[in-house]
Parts: sequence; C-alpha cells; structure tokens
Amino acid sequence: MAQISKTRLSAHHLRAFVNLAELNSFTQAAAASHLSQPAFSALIQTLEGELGVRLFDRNTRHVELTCEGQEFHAGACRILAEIELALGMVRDRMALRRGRIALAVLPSIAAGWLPQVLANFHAEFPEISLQVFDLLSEDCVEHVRLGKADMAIAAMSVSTPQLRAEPFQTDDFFLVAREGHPVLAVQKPQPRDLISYDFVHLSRNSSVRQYIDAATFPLKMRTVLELDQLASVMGMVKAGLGITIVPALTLFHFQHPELVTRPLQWHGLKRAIHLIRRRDRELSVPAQVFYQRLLGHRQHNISSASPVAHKRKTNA
Amino acid sequence: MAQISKTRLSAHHLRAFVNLAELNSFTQAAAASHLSQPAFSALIQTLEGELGVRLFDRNTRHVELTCEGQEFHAGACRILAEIELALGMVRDRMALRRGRIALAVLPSIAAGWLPQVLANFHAEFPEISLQVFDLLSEDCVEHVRLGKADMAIAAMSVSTPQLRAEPFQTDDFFLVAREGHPVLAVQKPQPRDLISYDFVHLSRNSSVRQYIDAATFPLKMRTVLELDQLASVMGMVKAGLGITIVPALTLFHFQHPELVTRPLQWHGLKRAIHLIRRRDRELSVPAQVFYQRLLGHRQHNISSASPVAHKRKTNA
DNA sequence: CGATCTTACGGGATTCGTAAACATA
DNA sequence: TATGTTTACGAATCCCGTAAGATCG
Repeated sequence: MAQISKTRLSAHHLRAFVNLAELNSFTQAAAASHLSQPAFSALIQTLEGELGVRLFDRNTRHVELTCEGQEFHAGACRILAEIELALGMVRDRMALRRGRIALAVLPSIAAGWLPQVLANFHAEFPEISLQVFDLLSEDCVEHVRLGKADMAIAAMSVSTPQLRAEPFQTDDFFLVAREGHPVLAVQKPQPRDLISYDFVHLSRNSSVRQYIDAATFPLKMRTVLELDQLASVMGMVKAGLGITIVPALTLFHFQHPELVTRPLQWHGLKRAIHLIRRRDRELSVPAQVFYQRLLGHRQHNISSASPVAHKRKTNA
Repeated sequence: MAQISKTRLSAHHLRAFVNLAELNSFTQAAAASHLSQPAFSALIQTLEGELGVRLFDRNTRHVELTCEGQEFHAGACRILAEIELALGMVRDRMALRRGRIALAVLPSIAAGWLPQVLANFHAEFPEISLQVFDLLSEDCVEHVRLGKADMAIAAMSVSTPQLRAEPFQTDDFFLVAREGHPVLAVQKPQPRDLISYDFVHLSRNSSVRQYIDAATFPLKMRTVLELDQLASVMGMVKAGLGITIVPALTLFHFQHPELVTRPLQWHGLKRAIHLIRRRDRELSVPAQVFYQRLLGHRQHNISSASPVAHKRKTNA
C-alpha cells in the first residue's frame, strides 16, 4: 500500500504510544518520552489522526486503551521489537561483533606474515568470520573484481576504472645456495657472477621468474631444472642441483641449516606488492578496520619480519 | 533502549530506503517515493547519518547496497511488513465498528440455525447492522448478483463469470408422517414402498419438490394436495391427509408430538447448500468475519443441529 | 478546588522543491 | 556529452515548549 508513504509514522510516535498504553497517564508517559505534557498530548492526537481511530478513551481522571488501541498496542510492540533488532544488527556490525572479511593474497603472504595478523585480528574481534583465498596475483585481482574478496594483496599493480591499487610493500630478491657452494665466495654477486652456475628455477610463466629473467637480460642463466612449487625448488637446491633466486617473502621456504641466503641488489630486481580494492565499493566496516591493521603491520614486514629471520643465516 | 526515541526513524525513511535498495536508482526511487530527487538524496543521507553507516555504494552510474545496507534491508522489510500488519488490523477493527452485512438465505435457514449465529455475532459486534433477505434460492442468487446482499446461502450452485459458489453443507431428506401411519411400519422405506400412500407436497415449482420428483422417477406419487408453505404442509400431515418428504433443514416446522420423521437414503435425494458470492467483489471486513463464524457453525448444522433435534422424535 | 488533559501560540528545527554544480561512463 | 547524483538555498511545514483554558472527580 502507498498508504505507508503517506503515513507520518515514526518510532518516536510508537514509543510514545506504548508508553501511554502502559502507564495510562499522559503526564507520566510524557515524562517517560522526554516530552512536555502538551507536546505529548498533541503527538497522541496526531497518531490518532493518522490512523483515523481514537486509540484512548480518556478524561481528566482516566486513560484507557480503546478496542482498536489494544489491537494496535500489540502491533506497535512488535514493530518496536523489529526496529530494535534491525538497529541492533547494524550496530553489531559497526562494533565488529558481526561480519565477514574475504581476502585474496599471494600464497607467500598467506603462509608468511598473514597468519599472525589474522590471529591478532581474530583475537580482538572473534565474531568476524575470515576467509582467505591464497592465489597467484592474477587470480587475486580477479577475486576482487568479481566481488569474491574485499581486497587483495598481490605482486602487481592495477589501475582500471574498476580497480585501484596502492603500494603496500616491496619485496627484494635473495640468492639461495647450498652451504659451501662456490658462489657464496662472491661478496656482492652480480648477474655476470652467476651465469656459470647451474640454476633451479620456478617455471617460466611465474611472475617471479619473469622478474629474474628481465633483471639478468641479456645474459642467459644455466637452467638445469624448472619447477612449479617453491618447496620443490628448495629441495633441489638443498640437494645441490643448483642455486636459485627468490623473493624475500618466500624465504620461509628456505629456512634450513644447509642453505644460505644472500640479498641481491640488482637494478629492477624488486617486486612491488600492492593492495588492490574496487573503486566502486566501500570497504565493509570490518574490512576497514582490518585494512588499518594491515597498514600497521606493513613496516615490520618489509624491513624486519622476513629478512630478520634470515639474518642469522646470511651472516653465518 | 532510549536509542530509539533519539532515532528519528519513520516509515517514510524505511520505505524510501527499501525503494532505493530495490530500484537501484535515486531518480526512480525518488519518483516511487513521491519526492523530488534531491530531497530523496538528502533523505538517504539523513538515514545513513542516523545509522552511522554508509548504506549504499554509489556514483552517478551505479547504486548498490553495501554489506551493511543488505543487512539493514532485511530488517527494514520486516519492519515495514509489521507496520502494514498493525495498520491493517486497526483498520479492520475500525471497519467492524461501523459496518453492515446483508445476507440472502433460504427461509429454512433464516428460521432454522441462522438466528443463533446472528445473535452471537451481534453480541460480539453490536455496531454492525444486519439485514437478512429470506428468499427462495433463485432470488437469493439474484440479490447477490445485484449487490443487494453480500452473500447468499442457497440450495443451488452457480458458476458464472460474476458469481462463485462453494459447497457449504448438504441437506438430507426426511419422510414425515402422522404417528401410527402404516408407512412407519416399513424400516427403510424406498420409493416403491410409498406410492400406495397419499402425499401432501410442496407446489411443483419448488426446488424441494423437484428433488423428490427426480428421485422417485419414474414412479408416480399419489399427490392429494399441493401447497406453497411448509407450515401448511405440516398442518395437513398432522391432520392425517397424507405423508410428505422434506429436507432436514425444514424439519423444525414438523416438531410436533403427533408427527414422526424418518431419514431417507435414496440415491440422489440430497440437497447441496452452497455459499454464493460475487467474484469481483471482496467481502467487506465485517462480512469476512461473519463468514468465518458461518464456517464455524457449519459442522453443527450438518450432523447435529437439525437431525439431533429430531432424534428424539424419530426414535419415539 | 486540584489534578489532569486540551488549546493557543511563538520560536526553532526539519524537510521539501528549484536551480545550479558536480561526476562518471 | 549526457545521464544521474550532490550541493545550495529559500520557503513551507512540522515539532516542541510555555502559558492559558477546560474538565472531571
């Protein structure tokens, strides 16, 4: 019914009505409604006018619900309850007592520093359900584009009408070799220092590999093996099949007594990790808060978290 | 919570919000809400301000609910539904105050069980004025067709574009004879057991008579007298001029110590009483309530009310 | 007469519509 | 550029509080 749009019916009216129905006194109900008594009286009259029914039988000594008033009282209580409920749910969301966050992140991040951030967040807001998609960069972005994830952390930048990327952290590359490998004798190895050694690489379509190929161009590495999984690469390097180059964020794969890592400072060999969001969609309240937590952890990640874990080894 | 009294939340706001949530366009939703578009825009902003959450992600090309907005949408719909409900109930109750019901019913019903139903209804809703037309079935239907009556209870079924009939109750036929009449010696009289006795009948154009003639075909009754009024038939039977057959609903005419009634179970000898209404016109609220009362009384009428009243006599 | 509801009236906030500015595909 | 949203602003309305009036026990 279009009736309702016409009906100037507010929660205020309903609360006042219920107060009067339960207190049976204009004076008391007015006080309970934080209104002057005449204003309250007018309000009840307005309500009766809107409904077209007299809701109270009243004189100066007695106030009592009419038949229609009783009928409406039940309805008014239910309406107010529904309002409380709806408002409560919204408030809960704002207070982070409800909600859901979906993230799409690189596997290296999902397995690296993210768990700690998630754990902290979950400890603080246990009612927020969390979902993580660990995907390669392209798929991360796609998840955001399709709305499956609120935001993504990926090793690429996107700037489209739909998506917005902001720099989040940078990721330096490290040389990894088996302990005692001759390449470790070189203090600050450059591309030309490495071409004589056998390499174990990630497969040619990985973004990491493309960074490396670009940075060493036009030199050719001696690739003895290409693999898809970093864990496999680690095994091969440990077995002495060759050396490899990987980003800092993946170094946790290579934490092993027999392996040594060395930072590489080659021109252009630096991954840019971006935080990607949709332009047209505001982050949900929980996601906004989580986003702040992410930014708070960023500093640690770049300079300390991963590299620190290996300082021990690189200096060894 | 005192929160609500503070919250300036009206049905107007909710309806506007729901319109926008469902139309996904400020312009269209503003029209649907009978507001100018800027006013509508401001209204949504007010609502968002009240709740403290952004409810819509929007730009000039796209409007879409946020996560929190979806949550609130469900709540808003429920609230509006409750409002509709409460308003409807009040309006219904109001209608019951100053209403009017017009019925067209068979004389046998008007004099039989209807008075009790009317009396109960009138006690419950004294402000409703009642009108009863006691007419033969055809005229009952005609009164409904012409709008003179809200509904009819008649011994016929009609199914036209205008009228709708629904089965209401069935009406068995009874043999009536003066006490000591030889026909009473027969236990379960069939048509052939009756043709040797004199009959007092209703006139040939009455629907009751047509039922009887059809059920006894091709046998011929020995009709000594035809009358228009059941009361007259009763007098004749009591005087010993003959026996007769009448529907159960009319038996109250024959409650007399000198008369005996016997149920007849002949094939096809059973009146179907229908409740007839116009298809194009919804029953008024009072009429709807009365209709419910009718249905409530129906069971009694069929199996107990009339027959029970005569069990005493038939067993005598 | 006294407690309580209703009416009268002025100030202040809210809401509306028109017109112009702004944004995005 | 064209469509659609937001901002600006004046006018009408609504709402509230104070003060006076009316009513019933």
